[in-house]
Amino acid sequence: MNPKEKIRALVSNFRPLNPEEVELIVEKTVVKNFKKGEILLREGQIPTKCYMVVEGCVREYLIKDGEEKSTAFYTESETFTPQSQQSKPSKHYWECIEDCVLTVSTKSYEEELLDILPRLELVFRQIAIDKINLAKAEWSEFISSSPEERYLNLQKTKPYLFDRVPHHQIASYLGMKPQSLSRIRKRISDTKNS
Amino acid sequence: MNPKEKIRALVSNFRPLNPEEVELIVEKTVVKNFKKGEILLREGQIPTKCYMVVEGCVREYLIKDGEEKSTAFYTESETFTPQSQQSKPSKHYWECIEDCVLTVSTKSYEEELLDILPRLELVFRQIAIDKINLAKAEWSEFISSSPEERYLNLQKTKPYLFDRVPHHQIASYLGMKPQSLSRIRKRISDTKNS
DNA sequence: CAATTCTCTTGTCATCTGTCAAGTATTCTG
DNA sequence: CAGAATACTTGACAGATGACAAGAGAATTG
Repeated sequence: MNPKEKIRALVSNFRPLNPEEVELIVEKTVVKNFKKGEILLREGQIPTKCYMVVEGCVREYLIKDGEEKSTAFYTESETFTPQSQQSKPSKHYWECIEDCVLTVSTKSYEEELLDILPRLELVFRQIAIDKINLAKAEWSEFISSSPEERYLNLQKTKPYLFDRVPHHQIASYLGMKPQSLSRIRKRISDTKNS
Repeated sequence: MNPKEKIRALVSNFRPLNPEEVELIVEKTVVKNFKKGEILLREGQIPTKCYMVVEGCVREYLIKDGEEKSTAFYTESETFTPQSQQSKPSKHYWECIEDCVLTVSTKSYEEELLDILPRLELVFRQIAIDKINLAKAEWSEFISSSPEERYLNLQKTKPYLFDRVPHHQIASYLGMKPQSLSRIRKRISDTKNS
């Protein structure tokens, strides 16, 4: 499956669009390749672009007390956009942790599309709402779980991350140190094999 | 300040609306009073209404392992809406933990308003985006903090909650037991006074 | 392909949180 | 206003995580 086909498949999931509309978007979509290690956005920079992952994995993190704290991992079909509409400097970094194929979109490109397809407003709103709900569900899960439960939950919901992301980055995403993640994994595998 | 005036002040904050549009919304807004202890939504029920707090405090919580886990507290000017657009049963409860004055809105009311004021779509999208960003910022904060730091942060950002909400509910919101919250508070006040 | 860097694991010890339990203070209700 | 229910604090102990350190293993790079 080449990038265009992948994008078509992803855009088709956006609810109330018909095939012609999907095709229009696919044609106008800008796709770019990025190497592992490339930084799409740094702390303090003003973000202007929106991305969707066609292939690869992007990590979002911030630096606190001199340490990198991962706050999100974006993989195939996930979108990530500037935190604020008001051009505020970013608090976090976006880093490709694999070779990536991403769609890239700007504010003006977005407005251009909206002019042609006003119904996209609905789609964008739906994406926003879905993101809220996802964030909310994850938040509830996180708050009400112990570190070990959080590990088990992530392994259940996104098992592929453990093969693709260095464990110390996953550890900070789970709110713990790499050593703790290592011990939890050992504890669980010990329990299984006894 | 009576409820109508409060609503006018709150709606005026919605960016690209002019005074006439604000007035139209204020007039059409339905306001209701709720007693402390009233449950607006229970787990398993299908949520149909959106609310905005004019006065009072609403707690959102879910039950996990037989315990109530608070996931949000909504106070003056904050909105809360169904998790999903697809009429799924709710996973959480909404409970008035003070006597409340709330604006109540339904899907059909929302559509009616959108017919009259199509530009509201923009406002709704902006609210959704703001909510995402807020949730994201809180998430980053939560992930990268220890329980004690989370307590200090909440006291800095929403100090009023500690006077209005039972501490054991705040404790579960911070991902800890009431005893731990109590100890943290003692530890900090001991340090201050030494 | 060898050396360097990065990553993961393991050990020890101090500290913090969870659990169980009891006692005090506060609020609610008849 | 008195009794009951709820909320908060404190103590002791077990278990888990954080900090520090060292070593094994894997990946990267020149």
